Amino acid sequence: MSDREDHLVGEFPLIPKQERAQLKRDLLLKSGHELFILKGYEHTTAKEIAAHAGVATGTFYRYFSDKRQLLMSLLEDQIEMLMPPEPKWGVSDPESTLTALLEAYDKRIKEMGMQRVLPELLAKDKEFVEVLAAAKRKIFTRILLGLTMAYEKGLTWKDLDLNTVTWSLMTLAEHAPEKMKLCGNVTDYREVAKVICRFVFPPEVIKKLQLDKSEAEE
Amino acid sequence: MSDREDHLVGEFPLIPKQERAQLKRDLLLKSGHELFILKGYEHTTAKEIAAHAGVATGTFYRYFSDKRQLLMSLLEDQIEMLMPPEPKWGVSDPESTLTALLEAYDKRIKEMGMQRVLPELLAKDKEFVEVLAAAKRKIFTRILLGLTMAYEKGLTWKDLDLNTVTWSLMTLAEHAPEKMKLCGNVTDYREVAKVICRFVFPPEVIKKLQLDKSEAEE
Amino acid sequence: MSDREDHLVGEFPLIPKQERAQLKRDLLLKSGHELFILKGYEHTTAKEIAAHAGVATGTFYRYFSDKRQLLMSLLEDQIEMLMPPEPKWGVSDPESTLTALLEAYDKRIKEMGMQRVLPELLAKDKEFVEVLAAAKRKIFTRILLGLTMAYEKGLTWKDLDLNTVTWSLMTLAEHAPEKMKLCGNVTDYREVAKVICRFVFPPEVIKKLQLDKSEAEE
Amino acid sequence: MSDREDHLVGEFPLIPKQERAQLKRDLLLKSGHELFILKGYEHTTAKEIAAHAGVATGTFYRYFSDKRQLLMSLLEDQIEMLMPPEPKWGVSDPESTLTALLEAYDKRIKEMGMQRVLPELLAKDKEFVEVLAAAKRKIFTRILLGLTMAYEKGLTWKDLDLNTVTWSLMTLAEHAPEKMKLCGNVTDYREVAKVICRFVFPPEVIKKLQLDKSEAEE
DNA sequence: CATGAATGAGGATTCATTCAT
DNA sequence: GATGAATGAATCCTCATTCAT
Repeated sequence: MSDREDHLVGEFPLIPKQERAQLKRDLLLKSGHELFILKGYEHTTAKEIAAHAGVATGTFYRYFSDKRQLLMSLLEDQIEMLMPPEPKWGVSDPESTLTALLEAYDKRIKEMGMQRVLPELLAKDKEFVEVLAAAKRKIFTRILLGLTMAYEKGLTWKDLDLNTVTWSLMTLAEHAPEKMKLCGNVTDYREVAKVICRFVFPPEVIKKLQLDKSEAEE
Repeated sequence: MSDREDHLVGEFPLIPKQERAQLKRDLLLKSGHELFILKGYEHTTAKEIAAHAGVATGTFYRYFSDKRQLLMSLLEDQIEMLMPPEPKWGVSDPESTLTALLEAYDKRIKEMGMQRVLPELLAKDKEFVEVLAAAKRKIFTRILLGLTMAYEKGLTWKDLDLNTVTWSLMTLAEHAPEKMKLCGNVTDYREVAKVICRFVFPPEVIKKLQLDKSEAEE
Repeated sequence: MSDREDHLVGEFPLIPKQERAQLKRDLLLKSGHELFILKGYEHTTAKEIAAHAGVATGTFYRYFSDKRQLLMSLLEDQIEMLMPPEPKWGVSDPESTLTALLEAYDKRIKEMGMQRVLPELLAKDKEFVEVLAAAKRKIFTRILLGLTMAYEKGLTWKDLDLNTVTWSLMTLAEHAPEKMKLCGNVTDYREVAKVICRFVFPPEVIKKLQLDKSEAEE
Repeated sequence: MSDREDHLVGEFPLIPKQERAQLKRDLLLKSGHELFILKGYEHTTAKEIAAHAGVATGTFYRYFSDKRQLLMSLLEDQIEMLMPPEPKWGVSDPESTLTALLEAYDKRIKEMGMQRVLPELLAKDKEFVEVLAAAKRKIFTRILLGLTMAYEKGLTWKDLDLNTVTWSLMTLAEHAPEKMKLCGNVTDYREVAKVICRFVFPPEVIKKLQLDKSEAEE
């Protein structure tokens, strides 16, 4: 439809062209997202994504060069969210902080559900694997930095390798949502947070931090 | 073929029929295994598996009804091995015990490589998910039992939920091999074992157990 | 495409979408029809039908779920035509009437050629058999009704079972075209009509009906 | 197993070699026959035929060059039986004679069931079609000869074409078993025989022949 | 001769992607 | 830009036939 036509019809061009296109693109991303989660990447067809977004098959290919690119775009938007957030140490009660962080992380994961699609791709798409690894490394670095600072303040265990601590923290955070499949249906983030705190801080530090916090609250 | 002929030819090349069939089946399993790891489950075709095993496409279907069944057969063989082994607590230095267990587990994982294929299936194959979950639950129960006994002996933290501890232990064991992607190329199992010990035993218990062990060795 | 463009290009080559689709569907039906006759149903592949219709294999599956459905569509169109037409009795010279009917029936059969495909299916497709049987029963009832009326007017043999007469009539009509394979290359419908008349009407009735007709024509 | 071995075992070679082979061949023919009827020619596999006959797949090909040849052999054995038998005219009550013949024919047909397989082949196997046509022509000639003799004795209609009469007779005989699908579940051969008699003999001849017979019986 | 495992061409069907309208 | 019909390569799977034992 040309601009001229728009004017002839007499309607104010409510939505700028670009914006409408963006809208359609987003719709496709959303559809791809939902269907990938529902049926897996391989088992979702471009036609389905388009239909679910309410556009024609061909339109899909105007916005994405192929199915893989849609996935990659999804990831670019969301990969940051897939990463465990960076906790702030030594600020207040670390167990509560971690609990909140884990909950927030889990919520985002559920919103995206992308982790169900990822494994399918890990097996074959080298580029994808690298993108993911890079993102993870980024978070890793941030968390490690935080821990190092805590270490320098004498807050953490002296005799644990911080790399390993960081990795363990991330791993438990990442997989916490799966926990309920094994241990009943409630994922109690506080308990996971407590576990994590045991290998981050020695008992006396935890006590001290909790005391600090209580005092601060008074 | 008469008996006489048999003797002339000798019995060397005569592999019993059943054995040869088993051999071929194993060959196909091996090919499937390798290709699943190399290219992912979805991206491996029955034809490829057959070709890789040096047999015709049709032969594949003599031994397996389809690709999925081959995978299931692979799993039946290997699912136990995929599970983290059960550690013995309170027997000797727990860090060393755990380290050894983690190493053994990793070795098995690497031998199989199946864990690269598994996640892909978790996303869509309900039956598979259930099989795997059942196996995990089995291990979970065993580990939990061990921890409960340790708890009763006063060895573990009093204020941690044992379910969560068990799950954390399993999760770190299961994912330890991936650690190297993040923290350089060496997965130091001793460090992971130390981390695990921090959330299983309070510091004084660890010290005591290590002392016991040293004394025993003297 | 704007209206202006439409006018420049002219409307001649614009076949409405639906119509073109119908056209293609018809083309496929026609191809299926021809190939089924030429090579038999089992020996015709979907790919061949598509190629013969000048479209790609996939296009076949846009219009038909499979080969069987194409056949069923063919039959829905043609099954009525496959049935022997219903003769009118006691109106004029029955031999001439029958002759004309047989000729017309044969012509339709030849146009369709479907009867060469049908027997192949009778052997295995239960649903198909039922569809066909229902259609036949419909015709059977109509013919039987006509004969019963003729019977009540005293036109037919008193001592023949009308069911059997009806069935014989239908059978000869249906198979008349095959006659030439046995008795030379000309199927003389008048002779078949005469044979049929012998078991429908007693000789004196035939004479009377022919007389009536001659008088009417004078 | 060699003959020598047979002797060693001490059993009298009960069945001569050739005979045993013939037995196996017959078994295969029988299996093919049954399965073709049950599932159709195309849908019966060589493996199934062999299994049903209790022999190995390969054995099938020792006795028959291929599936088609087994069918041809079946036909050679049975094609004569598929043909309507030749009635004897003017000997006794023709209706009774025909009834008996039709019954006998139907029984044989049912024993063989081959007519359910034939149509599938008519569509594609030229040689098969010719074999069948030749057999039909043979029967046709025999029946025609009988009718011609009856004609010369003044027994038949003067004004009917004997070719057509012969063909009609064969057609009704051949399809009589299908009659029940249309007209209830009983195929009354006597009624079909009566219909046939009407177009073979004029009423006065029938009466006369029946009289002759009654007298002969007295 | 018998066996039945092995073969691989061939048929049915799907789906990522293109392109005429 | 939008459409969705068309494409055809690629997959799954079957089965007639061969051949080593």
